[in-house]
Amino acid sequence: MKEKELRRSLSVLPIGTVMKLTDLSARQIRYYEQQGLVIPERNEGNRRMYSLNDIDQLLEIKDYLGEGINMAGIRQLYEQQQQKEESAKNKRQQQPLTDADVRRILREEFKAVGGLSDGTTRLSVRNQEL
DNA sequence: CTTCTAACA
DNA sequence: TGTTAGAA
Repeated sequence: MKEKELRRSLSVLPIGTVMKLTDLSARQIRYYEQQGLVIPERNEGNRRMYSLNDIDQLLEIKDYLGEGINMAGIRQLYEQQQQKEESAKNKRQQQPLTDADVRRILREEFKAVGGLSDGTTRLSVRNQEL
């Protein structure tokens, strides 16, 4: 299924369409770009052209922001995500995660999210409960 | 008409 | 983040 990924990577959507699809303002979309997240291609007229992957990316960012994570935090989660994708290529086949593994990973995620929050939002589950 | 950049009563 | 001006 390489064709599918190719289509999702084609940058063919102008910012106006992205605004409707993501329910984000042009200001926000451009600002997130300045922050180093979702850098769209530019057409001949210097206009931003987004791909379907960019749309997903923006929606993901929107979710994180809704959970009280700031852009600096998203950048870090993003870098961690990219590093995990690389390491995943090496560790071809992995053993299924044990119950203890899941709880350990979950604890790390909450610790990271809690530390990156801006303070206006609080997690409903305390780290100790994990 | 749509989008871009830069700036702020 | 919103909004606005001036240019493309």
